[in-house]
Amino acid sequence: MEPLPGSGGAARIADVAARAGVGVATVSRVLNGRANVRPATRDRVQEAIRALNYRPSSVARSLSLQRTMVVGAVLPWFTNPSAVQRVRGIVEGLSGSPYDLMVFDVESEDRQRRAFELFDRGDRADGLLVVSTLPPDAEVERIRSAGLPCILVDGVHPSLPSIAVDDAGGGETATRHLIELGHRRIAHIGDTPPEFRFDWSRDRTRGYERALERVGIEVRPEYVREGTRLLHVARGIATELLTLPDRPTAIFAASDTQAFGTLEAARALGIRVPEELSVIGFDDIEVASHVGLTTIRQPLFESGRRGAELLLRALSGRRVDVRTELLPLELIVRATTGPAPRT
Amino acid sequence: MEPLPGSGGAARIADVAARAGVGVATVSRVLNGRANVRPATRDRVQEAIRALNYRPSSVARSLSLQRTMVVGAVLPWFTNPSAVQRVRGIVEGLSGSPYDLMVFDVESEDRQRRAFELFDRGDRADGLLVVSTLPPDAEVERIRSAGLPCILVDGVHPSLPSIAVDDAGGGETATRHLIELGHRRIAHIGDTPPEFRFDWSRDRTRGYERALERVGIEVRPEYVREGTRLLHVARGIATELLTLPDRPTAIFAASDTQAFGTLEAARALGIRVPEELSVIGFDDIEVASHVGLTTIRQPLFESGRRGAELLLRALSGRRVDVRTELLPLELIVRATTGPAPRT
DNA sequence: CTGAAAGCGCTTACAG
DNA sequence: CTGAAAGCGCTTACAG
Repeated sequence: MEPLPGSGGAARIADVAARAGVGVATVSRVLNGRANVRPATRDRVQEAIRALNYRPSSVARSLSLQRTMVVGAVLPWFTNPSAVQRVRGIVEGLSGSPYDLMVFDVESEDRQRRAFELFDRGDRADGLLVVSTLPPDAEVERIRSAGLPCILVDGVHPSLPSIAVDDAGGGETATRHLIELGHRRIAHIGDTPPEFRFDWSRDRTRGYERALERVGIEVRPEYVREGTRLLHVARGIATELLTLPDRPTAIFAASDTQAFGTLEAARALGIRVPEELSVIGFDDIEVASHVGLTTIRQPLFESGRRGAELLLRALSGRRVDVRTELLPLELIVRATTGPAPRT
Repeated sequence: MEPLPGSGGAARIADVAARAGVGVATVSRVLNGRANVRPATRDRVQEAIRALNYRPSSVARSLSLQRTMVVGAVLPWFTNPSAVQRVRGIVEGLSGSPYDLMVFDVESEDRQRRAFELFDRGDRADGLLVVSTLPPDAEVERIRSAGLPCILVDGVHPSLPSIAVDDAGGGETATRHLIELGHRRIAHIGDTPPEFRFDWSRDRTRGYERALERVGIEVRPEYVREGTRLLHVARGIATELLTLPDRPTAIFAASDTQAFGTLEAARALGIRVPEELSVIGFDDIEVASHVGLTTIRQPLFESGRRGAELLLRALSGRRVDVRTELLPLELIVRATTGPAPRT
């Protein structure tokens, strides 16, 4: 009811103690639900807490306890529609635990550096989930020496536990699907990973090449392009591919977003899908099903959930092996792939 | 080169001081780039920092300085495709400032409560951006008494500065567009806001009603539905509307996501857009242009950028008025609206 | 230019 | 059951 002490800031534990006529230790006990406090005392303290609208400083608490009860997630989620699903999985995996999640976006190398500066000492968060990006070796070293549990999701590092998929295998499956439909002129739009990012796309490209080689189809350099994951960039690349003298009858895009760009390019050129052109993506993000896109589904939600699970395991002091856990990929055939046109 | 002291944790300032043969105050001075340190001493300290791979504890720093150099953003971004654009704007607005951004997702009331518990004392973040959600009055009170600068984006509260749009006006513009195309049977799919969320959609509904009333079209209760923002929910509602005996020739959806659900329902029913049905959304999220959706554009990116700008202003101690800054809305006519079918 | 000491707001042995 | 005191790892007057 009465105004807060010193209009300045929030009440501190000492204010509560003073008002309740007890020591700070007792207030702390009440705050933390310890049993050994006389009911009458407890009541008085709680009354003071209410009157002062008191809430303990989590920073002071963190410093004293040497833990924060928050888990940090570092990921490039702006440019990554699949990131949202992954974070959903993380939230799901963390639900029921006492940990809160704070997300830090890393779009540029500079932002990535700052993210790790913030987290790697382990005093902002008790554990770290690094998603779709790869920490520099120096950071990994610091994280380890700080004893900060860290799990990689959608990335691989020799000294960190990780959740990933077999990208090369997925790329191969996608390409084989096209081959089985009778396609021979199959192009590929890869994804340029930024320096600091895990190099998954190149693996998908490797799978593409492998599939072609297996059946003796020559890999034509003019059919293999690469660009950032942005839709309009992919549209530009697809337009080039589709105006080639000997244009491909099928395109494997390294991500659904790029597949959408490819579909737009085809539409703009009046090329019918799948009659004249088959398109397959990778990821199976939410909109893929609405658009009827054939794609390679990777368990995005599950990757986050499982990452959180491993992190909680590590946080509870149990052992987590430094190994890569591979999640299954699945070919989802929808409306954008069909038999190769007869020439 | 040598192993860290006590394999346990990271080096502390005292370890650095010891190794450099100076006091901790001197290390602190070097750390913070103060001028008054003898070059030779500085070098020795820096050498020790490097050798120990030392990084100061930001928690200890925060407690001592009473500020964190981080800005918190609280928003329901999983279910909100427009949230990503807004956060991009925030990041842009913060770039060049010394503040880092941490994002906290609030999908449920429980998560919202925890978010505010984490932030409202002002010791996790120096400032708060609350986006597309409304803090309970008790929280607003605590935030104010903690002296924590807080800006609302896409929400309005009597005692907080805010950035918003004229939702009723936007709803009216959308509906008037349909009226001007000759539509009379115009339905509306509203968005059920969770308890804790800003009630923007109802305003859009109000604008819809106002537009109809202005031209003397009766508001038919069976034409006004409401559901959560999920695409498949909107699809269900649209299916009901489109199978009504006297089905509407136009639908105004309170968000682009719901407009997409409406488009899917129409496609499934074999109803051609825009020949037989006009659809208009709200937001102009990224995919809207790819799909050719007519919509009311609101400056998502700009709302975040401007919110960050106001927050920085407040953080620098300058005055920020408690008022709502309205951002402009714009009708974007694309391919999903057309003249009403002749009956 | 530099160091010893107090203080930021908590928690937790330790001693009553 | 309860309080005085030390400690978490920094910063910053204050005194040399």
